[in-house]
Amino acid sequence: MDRLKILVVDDESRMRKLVKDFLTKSDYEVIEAENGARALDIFFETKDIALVILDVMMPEMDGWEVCREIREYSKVPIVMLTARSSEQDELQGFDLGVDEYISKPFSPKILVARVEAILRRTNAQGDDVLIAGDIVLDKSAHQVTISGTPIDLSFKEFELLNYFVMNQGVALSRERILNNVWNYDYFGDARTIDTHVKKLRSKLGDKGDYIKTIWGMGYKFEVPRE
Amino acid sequence: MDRLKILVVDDESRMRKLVKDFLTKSDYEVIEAENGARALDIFFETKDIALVILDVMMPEMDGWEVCREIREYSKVPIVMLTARSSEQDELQGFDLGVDEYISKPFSPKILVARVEAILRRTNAQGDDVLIAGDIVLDKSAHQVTISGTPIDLSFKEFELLNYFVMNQGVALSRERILNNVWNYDYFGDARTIDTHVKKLRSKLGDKGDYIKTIWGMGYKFEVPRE
DNA sequence: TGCAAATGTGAAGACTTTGTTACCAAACAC
DNA sequence: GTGTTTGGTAACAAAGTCTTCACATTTGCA
Repeated sequence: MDRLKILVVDDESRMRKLVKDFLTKSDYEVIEAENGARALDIFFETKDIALVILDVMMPEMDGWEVCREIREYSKVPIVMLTARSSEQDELQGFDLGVDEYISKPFSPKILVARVEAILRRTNAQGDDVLIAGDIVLDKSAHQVTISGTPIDLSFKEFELLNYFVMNQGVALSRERILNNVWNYDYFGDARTIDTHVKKLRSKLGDKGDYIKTIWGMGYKFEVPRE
Repeated sequence: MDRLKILVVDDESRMRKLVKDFLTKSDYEVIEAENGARALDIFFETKDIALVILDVMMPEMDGWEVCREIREYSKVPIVMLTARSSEQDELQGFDLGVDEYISKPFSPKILVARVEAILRRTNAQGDDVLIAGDIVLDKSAHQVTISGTPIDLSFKEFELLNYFVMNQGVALSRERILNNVWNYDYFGDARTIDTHVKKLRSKLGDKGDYIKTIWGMGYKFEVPRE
């Protein structure tokens, strides 16, 4: 197993070094970034970053901004480092999808413990099951069953259905679907969604009706009322 | 709007606290129960419990049993927490009317996201829903209902109604409507509004009267006083 | 009342969006 | 390497929507 990559973003080099030393000792690979813009560059260029540690207080682009940008395209766990732990900050971070929140000064041991806890639960993640009417979607087994009988879906089809089921009853524009199911750097034709929707519908059989077309807008997944 | 109540049932107090903390931050009211019997007592004594989170593995009365008892009388959404999801478990839960499974260990963020997704679709709350008399306009679902029955609107019709409802009681000139509902670069005939208003009125049935003509000026959307 | 202007109405066709199929390139397994 | 699967693209067909136009009707006003 390769070492997991952790991106540490802080404008103070002293702080970066501190964090890096302890994480390296715990056998993680640490990548440093000295400001927000640099962090985003590195994040989107590097594959498989397992976790991001972000300082809130940074000149130019602060931690919240970096967090928001990353969250636009990725669900990577994010830990925020902040000077004061006001409740305000916590709430803001929580809205942005921050996973953990550590206030300075902190003991490096605690930092490492938190990081390990997060990686444990995000990596061991997965036996989750989503249910939508007769459709059962098992994310860990990467398998879908309709009324008990399993059906074969390709990777993209599965991802698409997963996104639909997670957003039942919500009208989804093609743009939104592209941003969430496809990689952030995909700039192809949005019509490719149509093709996948078509295949999904046919594979879902009767249940293909669950995917409704909203003309001029996009698609909506909805389980009909009984 | 009152905070929604969520019942968390788990024999481990540490787990209850974890879940409670995150849900409380997301502005839910959390009620704890340390075993199945207590959970049932609380559930049937307390009004308006919006969702139940159930641990499967509990001494004495397990999660399935609690689920079955609740389902006997209520359709409240139920989320099960399982150690691992064997196929057996899935099927059992599926028959019992479980809405979702989350397996331990889980990221609290994911738990909250799932809870919100379920509540959104069962309660239609937290979405931007506009209400005007008997007309309910759900912007996120892109759907309109009149006295509970959904009606089909085209894209432009929906946008137009949305604009009307957002500006209840305000006399709107055609020019203003064009500028807000149509793209700014639209230079067609303003009479096209009339056609859409006509279609909207007919689709709204009795409620078409809500759209009043202001002669020489434009239109006004108004819900009549009772 | 009669007239001009504004609005209501219905239908046609131009236009946009979506469904569908076929095909190619890349990834993958063997 | 070959053969298979998958994802993306293009092209055409089908469906749905928007706009326009003509004409009917209503309104305000002299």
